Amino acid sequence: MADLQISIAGGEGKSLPEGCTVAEAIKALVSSKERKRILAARAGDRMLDLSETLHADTVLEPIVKDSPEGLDILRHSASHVMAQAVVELFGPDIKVAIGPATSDGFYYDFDRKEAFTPDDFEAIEAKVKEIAAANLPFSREMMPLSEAKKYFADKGEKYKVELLDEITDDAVSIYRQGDFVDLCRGPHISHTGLLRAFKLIRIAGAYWRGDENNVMLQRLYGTAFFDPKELKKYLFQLEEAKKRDHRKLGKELELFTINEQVGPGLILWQPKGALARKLIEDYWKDEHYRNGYELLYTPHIAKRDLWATSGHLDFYVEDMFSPMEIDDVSYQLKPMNCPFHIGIYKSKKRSYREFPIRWCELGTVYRYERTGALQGLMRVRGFTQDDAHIFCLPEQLEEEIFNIIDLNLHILKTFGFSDYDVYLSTQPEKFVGTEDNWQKATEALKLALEKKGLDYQVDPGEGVFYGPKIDIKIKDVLGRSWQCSTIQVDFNLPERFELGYTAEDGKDHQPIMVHRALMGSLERFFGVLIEHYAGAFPLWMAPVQAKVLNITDAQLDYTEKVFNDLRVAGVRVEKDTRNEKLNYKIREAQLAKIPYMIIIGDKEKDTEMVTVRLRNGKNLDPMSVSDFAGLIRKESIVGE
RNA sequence: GCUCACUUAGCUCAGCAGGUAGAGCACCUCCUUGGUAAGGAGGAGGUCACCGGUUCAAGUCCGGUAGUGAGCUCCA
Repeated sequence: MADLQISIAGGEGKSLPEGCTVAEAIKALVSSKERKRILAARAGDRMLDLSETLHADTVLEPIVKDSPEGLDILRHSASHVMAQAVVELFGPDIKVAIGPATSDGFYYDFDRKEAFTPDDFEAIEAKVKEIAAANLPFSREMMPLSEAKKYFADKGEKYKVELLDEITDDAVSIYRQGDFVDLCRGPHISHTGLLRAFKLIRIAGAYWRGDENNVMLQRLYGTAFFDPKELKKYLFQLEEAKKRDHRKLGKELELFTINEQVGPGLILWQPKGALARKLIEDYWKDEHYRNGYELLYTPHIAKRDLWATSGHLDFYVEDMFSPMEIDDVSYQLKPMNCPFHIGIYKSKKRSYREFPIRWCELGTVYRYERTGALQGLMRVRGFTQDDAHIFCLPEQLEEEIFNIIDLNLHILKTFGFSDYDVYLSTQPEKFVGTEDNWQKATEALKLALEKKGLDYQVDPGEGVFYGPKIDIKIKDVLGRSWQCSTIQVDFNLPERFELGYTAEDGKDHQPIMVHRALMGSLERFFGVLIEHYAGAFPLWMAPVQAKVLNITDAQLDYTEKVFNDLRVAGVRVEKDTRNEKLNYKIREAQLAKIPYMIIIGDKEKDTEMVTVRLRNGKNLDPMSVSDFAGLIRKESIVGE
């Protein structure tokens, strides 16, 4: 038998007999200490688990436990173990579908008549533990395609057969642990004993292959880690996220409400939420004026004909609310602001000398969302975009994009987001405009990103039909990412509305149009802010900055005076002069996440000072009312 | 929209085998005037989401509608 030349990437090679396993190769090439961490290996673009045999010269790149791939392998294996547990517990009538790893765990889809209940979780978890304790090896075997089809067909595993029908290889790999056999590409952990930290998370419906025309399967979500401590940390994070849920905090802090009678997906901003929003909007407007934008206001409905011209009736009608008849003319609620801005563009003849035109609007739009998609502030039917449209010359595009990104990141940073992922989406299959324009615009986006020194991922073919775009997904304090900002070049609307400007040559040309939203939707962004700050907003956007608390009625007069002085000084202040104990008042103010509590007792009254308690429980030294107002003023400067 | 679950006082929830509703907090009144996360007593508040059915009797069982949640799908 011929020997193979096997090596570890970046290390020395050895001659090993053909047909040796990856495990044997690693044993020969890696120190025993290192070896323990290795789960599998990458060879070219394939991932091999330890049981695979080698039949050619190979360079192996070990995949270790504490790598993202390592975790994926564990979780993928965990999904198999869970499937085994489910089949063993609930019988062979259950059909198994697919069970991949996801970004924070894994799932497995089952076809079962009876619904799984949370009570089943314990039984499944216990069974998984049992299987893990049995240290069953995961064994891989190759099976000719036809044989595999017959095998799974005999078992009644119709979903597996369906998957096999689409495979064109001669043979497929089958994984077996105990009596459980699954069609699977692998790789897997070597034995179930490595599954030491496992948790079922939830159950939900999911269509077979994500297609709503297919049957609904039952999806069991779980997660797994190598280290039980990591699992504990993850579960703690889930709890933390629950505590920060903007729907819960929105109710507790009286920020917004949704009223069934008003309608689902329609947000009612309560006074505290409205005030926070006003502060956000003021900041946003100031920042835009400073960056050369002009503010617009436009209406909420327009004639249906406008939406025909814009192409929304061709491409977006499913997301729009039904038309309404007004004086025998059909009108429709706006899902976007762009056609209105174009209306303003067309209000007079434009010259290249005006460019770049930068128009912004906090424009409220209405989009039909399926009921199942609605979620708190994050997904609604009426929302306000921090929209802007830029009309410019082709040669101005790159700089405009650069400026937008600059402003974008600056504003995000002010709100406490400095961690984000940037995506560049390029030309899709179906598109308008010329290849040449697409290419140039994409290049301009790319150059702007690079000039800004941003790392980005390219999403090939993911652009909108009318132009390439940049999306920025921000990461909140828990590391969850949210799509907010989007910057889109548009070749479509200038064409459809026959936009023009007089160029230097005296002739009419078509301007480049850019759409962009930085916060995306005020509603969603506010939701993200609530969760990011857990409701404890920074001083500049806290609806209530300070609350004055008296200790007894003896200080009522002075308390009123402090309250009024602060209000006159521009502090957003409340007072609590109820006949309650200080502890009680502090507790309430604390739960309301008010940044500063002003304590007024006899001491303060006599010395005309105030004692300041912070949200974190600490106290500041006594100070005068004007000093406190000055402190608030100083700390409230946005973006400093 | 689809699947599953849920919907009881302003809020968070009890109400287990069908016999016409409870708690805590909040609210109101009174007592208490107390320095850094809940002082005490009393009171008011619900056609048990809505509509229909089964039953002598329905918050409780069945069906439908609406809303909410977890997903699927979609996206700001």
